[in-house]
Amino acid sequence: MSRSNPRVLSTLERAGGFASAQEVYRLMQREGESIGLTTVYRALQSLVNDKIVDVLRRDDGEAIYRLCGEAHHHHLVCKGCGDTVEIEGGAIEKWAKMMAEEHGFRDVGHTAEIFGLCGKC
Amino acid sequence: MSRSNPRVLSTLERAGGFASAQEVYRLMQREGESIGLTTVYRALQSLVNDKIVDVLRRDDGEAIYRLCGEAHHHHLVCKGCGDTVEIEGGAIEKWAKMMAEEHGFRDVGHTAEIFGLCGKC
DNA sequence: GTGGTAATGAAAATCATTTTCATTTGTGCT
DNA sequence: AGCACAAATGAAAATGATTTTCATTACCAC
Repeated sequence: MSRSNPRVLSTLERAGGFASAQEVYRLMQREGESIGLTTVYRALQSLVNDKIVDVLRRDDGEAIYRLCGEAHHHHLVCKGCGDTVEIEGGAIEKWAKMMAEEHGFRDVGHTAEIFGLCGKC
Repeated sequence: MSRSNPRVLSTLERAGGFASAQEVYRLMQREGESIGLTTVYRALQSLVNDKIVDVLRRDDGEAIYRLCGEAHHHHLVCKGCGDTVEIEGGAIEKWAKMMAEEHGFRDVGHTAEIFGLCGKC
C-alpha cells in the first residue's frame, strides 16, 4: 500500500524540500537513480496523502511539493537578474492566521513573494 | 493592440466574474457567439495585462480569471469550493517594504495568497 | 482602391499529469 | 526450493489546458 518511495522523499529533501515532480525526476536521473516518472508522481501523491508533504501551485500551474513542517520561507526575487533571497515571513504567518480566523477558514496555508530590482540591476 | 475583446469581458462578467478560459469559451458557444478558443485565451491574457482581471489557480491547476476592483488586495481562497474573499493586506505591504529595503531592492511589488477550507467545506 | 497592420481561429505543438497494461518484485506458504 | 498472489514499477498512450504557427480576414489611413 505504501507507495511513499523513500528515494523520492530523500530526493525532495535534498532539493531543499521544495520541488515539482518533474524536477524531482530530473534530479534523480542526473544522480543516476533508476526510476520512472510515473513512480515519482505516485510517490509524491502518496506522500501528500500521508501528509508528509504539502502541494502548492506555481504561477504557471505546475504543482510543487514541499515537506510539511519544514520551516517555510518566502522569496525576494530580482526582476532584472533573477537573483533570489530567502527571507523570513513572521509577519505573514500571523497575518494569514488572523485573516483565516476572521473569515472562518481552517487548514490554511499561504504563498507570498516579493519581486523588484536588486542593488546591482 | 487592444486584444481585450469586449465580448469576452462581458461573458466573464455574466459568469459571475469568475471562470476559466475553457468555461468562458463554452459559455459563449452555448450562447451562440462565434469565437475561437485562441481568441478567448488572448483576450483573457490581455485583460490580465491591463489589470482588469485577476488570475488565480484552481486546485487542479486550471487558471481561473476573475474581475477585480482597482484597490490592491489579496485573496483568501477555499480549496474546497473555490469561494474567494478579497482581503486587506496592510501587514503585508509593510513587510514587503521592510524586506526590500533590508536587501537593497527597489521598485518592488508582491503577491500573497491564503488558501484553506471555508466554513461550509 | 491599395498597402500595411492588427485580429482571428483552425490545427498542430507543448507540457504536466493521469491512465493503461504488461512485467517485475516481494512475500507468505508448503 | 517452488508456487501463488498482491503490490510496485515504468513505458507508452491518453488527457486536458494552454501556446504557437500560420494563413486568412477585417480594418484603417492615404
